[in-house]
Amino acid sequence: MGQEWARRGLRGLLACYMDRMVHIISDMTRGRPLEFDPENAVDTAMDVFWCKGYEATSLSDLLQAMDLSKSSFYQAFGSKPQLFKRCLLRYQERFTGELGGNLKRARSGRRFIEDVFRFVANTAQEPAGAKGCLVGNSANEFGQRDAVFAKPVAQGLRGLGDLFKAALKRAQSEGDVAADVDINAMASYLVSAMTGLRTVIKSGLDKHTAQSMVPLILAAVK
Amino acid sequence: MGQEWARRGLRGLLACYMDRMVHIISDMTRGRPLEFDPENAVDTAMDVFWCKGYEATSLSDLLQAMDLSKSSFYQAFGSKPQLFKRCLLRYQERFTGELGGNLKRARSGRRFIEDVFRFVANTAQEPAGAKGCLVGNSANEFGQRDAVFAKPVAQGLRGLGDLFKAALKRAQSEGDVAADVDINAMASYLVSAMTGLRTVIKSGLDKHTAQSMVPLILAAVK
DNA sequence: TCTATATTGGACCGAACGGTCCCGATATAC
DNA sequence: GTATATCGGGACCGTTCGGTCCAATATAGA
Repeated sequence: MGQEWARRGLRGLLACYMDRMVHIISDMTRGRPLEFDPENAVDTAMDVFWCKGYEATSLSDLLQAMDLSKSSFYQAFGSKPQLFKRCLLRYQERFTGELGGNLKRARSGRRFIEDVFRFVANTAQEPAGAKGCLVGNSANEFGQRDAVFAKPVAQGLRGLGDLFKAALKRAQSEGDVAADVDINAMASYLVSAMTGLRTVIKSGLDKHTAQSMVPLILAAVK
Repeated sequence: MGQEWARRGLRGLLACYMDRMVHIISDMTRGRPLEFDPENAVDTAMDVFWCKGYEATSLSDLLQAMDLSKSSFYQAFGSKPQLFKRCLLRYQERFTGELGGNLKRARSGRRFIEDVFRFVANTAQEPAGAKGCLVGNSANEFGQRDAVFAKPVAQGLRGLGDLFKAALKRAQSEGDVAADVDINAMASYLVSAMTGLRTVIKSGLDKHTAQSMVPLILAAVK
């Protein structure tokens, strides 16, 4: 953004934000109000991307699910990739927020980790399980191929890793994890185990087997 | 196939195979010979699907990579989904074959499992790692959504699981794995761990971390 | 050399893609 | 009442999609 400033000056810089400013100010002044709740619409779109993946989701899929006309869609969200990026960020902030709360309330760091895996294992052979994880799905769909989406995806994985890291540190202080273990490596391991678990569940693993995998996954956490 | 027989009679049944028969026989008699090696072409296509996924791979991507005209493509392979299915099966038979050989030659069942994970961890930050696993990628792309591909994908996962199961049984007989462990659950765990590892590597995990994850994954195998 | 057969490149197909634009109708704030 | 903004709807854009078809060509056997 600094280079923008240098190249275009204050006037140019402000121009970059013109659309957004107009939008915000107009909301406060006059005009017909939106008939839909944008946040709600993003949630709906997120769910569609979550179930079908980015490429396989067509514009008409989105319009139908969000119950929007094409014009309203483009007016409100710009484009399909922009909306997807927004969905990714929303997904991440929501789930890291929720899990962060869980960690705070958990009886112990170790127990938090157990509960997360147990919860996911219980989604086997249920609708929630068939969706997988939006970040994991996207990581698989794009790899490092698409530069635009690679960043938010990597950020999502990192967010989960940081959460596990915090839980492991707490577990360490609580004596459930040895003091000399490599927390970073173990957090990465848990992220990997989680994405693996969600993948096999997504492709139809039965619930009993999924549940019996949890203690094996946790065998490394000690 | 039995119902085909009943409904259409011998003549009808044979008609089902007419295309294939004509094709095979004509190969042995006369006509202009193929200018490309079909097996080779399938390998090339497999690589494209492997790198980009099914949906993101367009027909022209395939034609360009395989160096084929559209007519030759459809003449030889029928359609895009048919070719993909063929690639999936080929991938599976090749890799289960290769890994099966490795297992036979391995010093021990446990050692075989270690080597497989170490090998995959070493693909981090290398081209081979960025591709992931064709079966795993497909599992993620389709879930149970697409009935046509769900079967070969599930078969691929099962193939890997069977391999791990064989290795675990051998490890059991060699005293590296306790006699009372649930081999099925542990094999599923290893499949899950493998797909997870390949996913995080695919999305850019550094090699050092990947390697340090291997002992954690193997902590459960005992 | 002639004939039967297969492969070849390229023209062509309808459909769907993401996206833009304009419309008349409508709802709000001043 | 007027200015402003969103609304649904539809026409339209160029591109790409997967897929079909055909005339030209290359080959093997008679």
